[in-house]
Amino acid sequence: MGKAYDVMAATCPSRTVLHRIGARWTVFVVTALEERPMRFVELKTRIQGITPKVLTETLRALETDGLVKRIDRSGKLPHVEYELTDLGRSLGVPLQAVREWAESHVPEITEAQERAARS
Amino acid sequence: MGKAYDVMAATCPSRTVLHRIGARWTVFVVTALEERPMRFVELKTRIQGITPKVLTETLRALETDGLVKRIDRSGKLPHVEYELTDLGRSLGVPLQAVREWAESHVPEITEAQERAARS
DNA sequence: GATACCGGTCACTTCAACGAAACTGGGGAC
DNA sequence: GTCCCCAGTTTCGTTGAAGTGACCGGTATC
Repeated sequence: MGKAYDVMAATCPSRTVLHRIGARWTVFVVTALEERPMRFVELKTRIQGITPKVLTETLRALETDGLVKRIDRSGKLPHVEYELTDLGRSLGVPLQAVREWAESHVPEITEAQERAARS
Repeated sequence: MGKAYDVMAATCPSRTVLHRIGARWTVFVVTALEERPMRFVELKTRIQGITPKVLTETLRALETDGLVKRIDRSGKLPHVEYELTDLGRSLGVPLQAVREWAESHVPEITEAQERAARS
């Protein structure tokens, strides 16, 4: 009875999701793609500091989770586009909630960290 | 001009937050403490599978971020309580949004993962 | 022919997180 | 005096994510 998923179970599915969005670059990629679909090089230049290897890995991970779709439009020239799926776009909503929480509580957090560092 | 924080900047503060909540055990600890303040051993038995070392680390991290308060009520016997700060309690809100998103989209994600595994 | 662009891959290293197991010290209970 | 409880600490090992830098084939442009 009760809930469909046990929050305290190690197998809780929210774990997977949280781990994915906690990954270093996921948020950047999703945020960039929220704006519009982009090509590999576009993402690479837009997301400052990301290496092609890590970008590939992140995109592949998001792809296997069904959050991003990879569209190969290559003719004679390579041309690959990445876009959010409906699922990916829907993730944007709670993600923004977290982002907003983070932004609005930055002062408190950094203050707490400094207080902890001093003591 | 524009936003106070640049989402694409590597120094974006939301990164810290996302990384923290992406950590393996943070959600469990916060969720448990949302219920009520708890002692070390209570948390350890409640959060199935966590080792004392990792629990300590997680609690210390949450403490330095100002999300959890450690209260030492030791008299002759050791007695330590952990409780959420106001900040920690406010994090519960966006956290629940993510958890709800995760739970309601689990079928789609696992299906996507299986589809990816088969191909 | 030389150079540059696109969309990556490969080999290697570094680092933090996580985990297992044992141990500690100061009580208290029997 | 022997055991257990609380709140951890210590040591060691494993894992996985991330970073570095070089390289790739095909095309196009000069």
